[in-house]
Amino acid sequence: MRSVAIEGMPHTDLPWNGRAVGLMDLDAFFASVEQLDHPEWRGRPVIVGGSAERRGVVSTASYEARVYGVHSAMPSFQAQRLCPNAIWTHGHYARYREVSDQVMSIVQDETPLVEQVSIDEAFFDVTPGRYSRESPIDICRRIQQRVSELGVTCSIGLGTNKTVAKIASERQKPRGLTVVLPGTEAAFLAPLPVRAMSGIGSASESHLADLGIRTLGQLAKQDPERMRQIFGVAGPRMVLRASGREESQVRAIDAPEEVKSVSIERTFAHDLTTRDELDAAIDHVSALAGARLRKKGLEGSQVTLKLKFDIRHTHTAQCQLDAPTDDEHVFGAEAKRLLDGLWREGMGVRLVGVGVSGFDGARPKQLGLFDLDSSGGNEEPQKTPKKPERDLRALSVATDDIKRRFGSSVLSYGRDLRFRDDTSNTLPMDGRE
DNA sequence: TCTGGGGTCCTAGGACCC
DNA sequence: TCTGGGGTCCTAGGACCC
Repeated sequence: MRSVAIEGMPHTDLPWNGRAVGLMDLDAFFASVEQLDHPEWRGRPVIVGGSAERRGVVSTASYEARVYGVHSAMPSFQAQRLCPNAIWTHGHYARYREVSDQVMSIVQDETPLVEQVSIDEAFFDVTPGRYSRESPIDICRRIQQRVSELGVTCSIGLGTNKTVAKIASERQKPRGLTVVLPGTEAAFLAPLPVRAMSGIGSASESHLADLGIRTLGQLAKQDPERMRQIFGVAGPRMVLRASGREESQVRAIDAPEEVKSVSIERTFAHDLTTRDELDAAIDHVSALAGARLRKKGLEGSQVTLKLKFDIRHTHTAQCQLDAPTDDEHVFGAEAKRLLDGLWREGMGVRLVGVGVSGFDGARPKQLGLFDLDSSGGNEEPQKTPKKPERDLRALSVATDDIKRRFGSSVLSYGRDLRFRDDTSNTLPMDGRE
């Protein structure tokens, strides 16, 4: 384990008058789990991501692959060129979830106030005296030690607020512990590029550059009101966070966040050009979206169709349904109607997405197998689906069950076959590169 | 061979109502 | 005679996150 790097004053003892917040980030997480599960892959470049032939991108590159310049979000064909000997995998999300849960239990065990922000990241509160009298640094070290016993490693940033902790965690990966002592936040942040702060992406970065603002120190000196005029509500917050004086709380997620939309989108290996192909693609993604809605017990009353014509140009169209539904036969038909407004014969389409939203008031409900009653019994009166739709929904539910029991590739609707979904890259990126 | 997928939040413009 | 203005809802697009 590495030694602790302390930013700011020398480490005498703990002057944490206010708060101590940590951010734990698992190192090259997906790739590390693959190396854990495949001992023969350890020490070798491993890339988790979509295949080059399918216009995929890199989700996570192991540190051995990063040496070659491979990083997450890089197009796979480019990664392949940089590192032709890499071991590729499309990833095993359920397994990553499992390891992540074990890691989060460790953090939770070390301090009760934990805010998980993604599968591989969590904030935690280690303010001395709040839950324990122990030194925050000792707690962080122990978290790192215990996580490493699972076979993966993490980096931790420790500071007086979330922004500082998050940026500190990225200073020394992998296996780093970076501490920013109270009172040194502004000095720590000042020389860093604005892009180092989450919330500032490439668009804001170049907008800020146009204003002559390149570092967090420069950003911290801006007039909040002027920034509000330029960047809207995000403006003043940006200035506050860059100054190191942000006071956002670590908050335990006791109730899972309410889901606001469910969507499925797919990029195709070759652009789709005919109405037939597009209808089939919409049927395909709609069926996947329907299955996910039923799994989550959600019914929505808004449908969104999304088409990407090329890498820069995405268009969406939305419409309102008569009643909330989780049945792809209903919302898929609407999505196909929306196609008329977005697409004309001859236009090439690289991505098709269908989303359902508008769940307000529709509480998740438990569904029995072959349960035909879509009202849940406690909703305001809604239209009873016409008989053919009801039968089709029953078919969808039966299909869900067969897929659950025999694997998702055994069944698909007729012309769906050409869109077999076994190699899509559906994993999140490993941070920003 | 030429850049994913699943989300959230914000904004701007138009429709509509009073 | 001419032409208001605020509030709200809906839609489309974009930025950003991991």
